[in-house]
Amino acid sequence: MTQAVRKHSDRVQRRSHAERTAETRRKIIDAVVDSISDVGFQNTTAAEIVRRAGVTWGAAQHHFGDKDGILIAVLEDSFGHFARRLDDINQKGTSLEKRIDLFIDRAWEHFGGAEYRSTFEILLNFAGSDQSQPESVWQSEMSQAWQRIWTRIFSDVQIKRQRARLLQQYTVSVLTGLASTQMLGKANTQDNLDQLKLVKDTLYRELRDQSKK
Amino acid sequence: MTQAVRKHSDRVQRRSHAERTAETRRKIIDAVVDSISDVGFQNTTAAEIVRRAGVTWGAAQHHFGDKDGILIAVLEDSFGHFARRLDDINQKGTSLEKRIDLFIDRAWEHFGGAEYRSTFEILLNFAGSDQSQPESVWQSEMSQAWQRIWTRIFSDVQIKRQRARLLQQYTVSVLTGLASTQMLGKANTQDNLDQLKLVKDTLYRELRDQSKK
DNA sequence: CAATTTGCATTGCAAGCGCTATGCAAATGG
DNA sequence: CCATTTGCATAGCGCTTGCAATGCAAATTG
Repeated sequence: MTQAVRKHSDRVQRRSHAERTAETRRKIIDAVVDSISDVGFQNTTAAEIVRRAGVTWGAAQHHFGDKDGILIAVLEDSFGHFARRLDDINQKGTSLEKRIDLFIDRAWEHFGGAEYRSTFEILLNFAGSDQSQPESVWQSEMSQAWQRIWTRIFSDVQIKRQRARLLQQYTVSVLTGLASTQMLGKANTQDNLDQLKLVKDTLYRELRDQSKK
Repeated sequence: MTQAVRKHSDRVQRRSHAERTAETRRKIIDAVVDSISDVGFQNTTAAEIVRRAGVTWGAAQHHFGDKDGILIAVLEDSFGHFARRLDDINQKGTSLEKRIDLFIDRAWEHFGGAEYRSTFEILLNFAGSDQSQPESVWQSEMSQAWQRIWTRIFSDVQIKRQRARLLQQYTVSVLTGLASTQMLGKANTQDNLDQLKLVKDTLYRELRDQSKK
């Protein structure tokens, strides 16, 4: 009989505050990403977020303060994820062409996903609300991460700083454009791959003559 | 004395209903574009629109029914404007390179402006609200206009239909991406021009070997 | 000219939104 | 074990939003 009692109490798992906090925050942030992707920013109300997260407003309030607090947390999380994704690229001993491939494909994993969409829509909304730091801080941090990875992956390429910057921006524009098309509900995987190939070709052409191979 | 009376009544200008309608609609549509560009979609409330237009809700209600009606009218207007802008391209007797130049620059006039931003944000919101026809109709009409102009301008280019379609899409992606960056408040004219040059180069490279010159 | 139609202004309302405040539950630390 | 802190649920509120309804002004028509 005590064996049966023991088994029952093991089911009520005691969790630390840190664990509970992490899980609740995770649920809320994921709910935002899911909601924006599904019903757009306008319909992603505080009520919708907590409904999707399976918590109540009290929990969100406790952890994030208000709706903007939630949205800012989503940006931070997304940015961190983006940077880690790019940092993971293992280009050791590969050709220039292969490196470009890896770089673009990995970046597209980010731009093509629900996470980027939520980031984009949040930033767009912030830009519309006031021209204050939230968006420019993220933009700047993202650019820095982008450049840092670029410098690492193409360290052997002798190219003017100005030109490198332009190519970085151009790549971001293409990826953002592709993502935008996707957001508007018109997506075709093969089309995306073909377009990615075009930007890869542009990069290859620009960088190959300056590469030590 | 009758001369003075005559002069006075000339100041109260009688306008036809058609004139009044056209002006009121123009004001409201322009107000939407202005508002979205200035404060974003979320803050572009019905109240904000009529305030900027200098009319009252009754006028908007009469002409457009509801807020969605206004937004759809903005899309129609923008699409028409886009098509006319592209139709205006005079490429007679110019080189391939020059034609690409004209095409991209004219298109950027559209994508880089407040009008496209409002279109984009409206479509994005519609996509988030329901996956119904409004956005796919415009997307499709816009693609058709784009292809029609492309075919006219590059009529001498022998290129596979599939490849032409890809290049068209790619161009739209770049332009959309540039526009997005602008929407997020980070714009630099020279950077934009440099990026446009890159896409022009890509087009030129792809099309020149198939051109009769 | 008068009746009718169209254009526009005003008022008020139902619903939704973000979030303050309060209180109970769960975990922590002494 | 108990006091304290942290996590979360609930209730309610003020404000905003979109828009239905009504009535007056301006243009049109016969």
